[in-house]
Amino acid sequence: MDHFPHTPPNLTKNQSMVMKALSKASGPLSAYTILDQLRSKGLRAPLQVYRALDKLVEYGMAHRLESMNAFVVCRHPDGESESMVAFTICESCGEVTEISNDGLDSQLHKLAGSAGFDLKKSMVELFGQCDACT
Amino acid sequence: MDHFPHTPPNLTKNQSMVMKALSKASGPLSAYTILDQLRSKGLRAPLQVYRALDKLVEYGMAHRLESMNAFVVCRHPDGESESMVAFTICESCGEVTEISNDGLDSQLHKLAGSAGFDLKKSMVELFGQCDACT
DNA sequence: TATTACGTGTTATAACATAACGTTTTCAGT
DNA sequence: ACTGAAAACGTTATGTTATAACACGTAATA
Repeated sequence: MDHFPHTPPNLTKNQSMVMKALSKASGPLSAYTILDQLRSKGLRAPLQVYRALDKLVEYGMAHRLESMNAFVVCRHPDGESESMVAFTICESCGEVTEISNDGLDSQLHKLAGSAGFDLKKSMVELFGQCDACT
Repeated sequence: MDHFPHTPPNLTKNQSMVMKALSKASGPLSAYTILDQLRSKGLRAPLQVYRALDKLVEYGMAHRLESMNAFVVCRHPDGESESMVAFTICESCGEVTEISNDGLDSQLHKLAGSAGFDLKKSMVELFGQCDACT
């Protein structure tokens, strides 16, 4: 249970398959899209995918994009803030990028703290236009 | 279409009913919960609720909590940053509060901008323990 | 080897959201 | 008032996302 990001435990068969599907993808995938891609490899039910995704997210190897009901591999560099997860989502081309920023992390903690809130995990999703689309 | 927050247009019947349901609620409501509450008032289909919610969100009178698939009335004070919407969500008691903070807003713009991203709208949902639950 | 923990496979169902269609209402421009 | 365009409405059907419940398998361990 004490897995650090990017130091994955030995993944099970289903977890590996889902991880591979996510890694090969150029963007976020829904659970059902992953399922469709892996039917040929023997997966049959949504739960097989959701259970694998739960673990991958728990291990910090994948993230869930709440605004899209979709999942992406974790691409944030080693050593960066773990509690902080932010994404930019381009409304033109759909590109999603992951951002880590300790300054933002600490500002969120400060902001929450000043409201008496003990912040455990933050979710930041930013919508607009990516560089290429501007 | 140029409605400012808290200067609502005349709401239609369905919009008013949904707005009232949201306002009376102590916390976030799902579209289907709203529907159940308003069946006695004549609503029959999810779409009637979703369409009203879409408008209320467009008018800035309600917000969608992406992580919960639920909706809350907008409670942020007049005059505060419009693009910035943040929520704290207590994982113990479920309490949800809305936060506005121009400093955070500008930091998000700066962060996005430094990645070449033209930020239009940000979504921030903070998980942890509220004051009362700590 | 029995126990415990975890992962798996399957069926069924719950929960969230929109497509498509036709009708009604609203309201600005004549 | 009349009319045409835009918006809202009502309804049925369907699509999409997620979990409950239960039985079985497997691997580590004490």
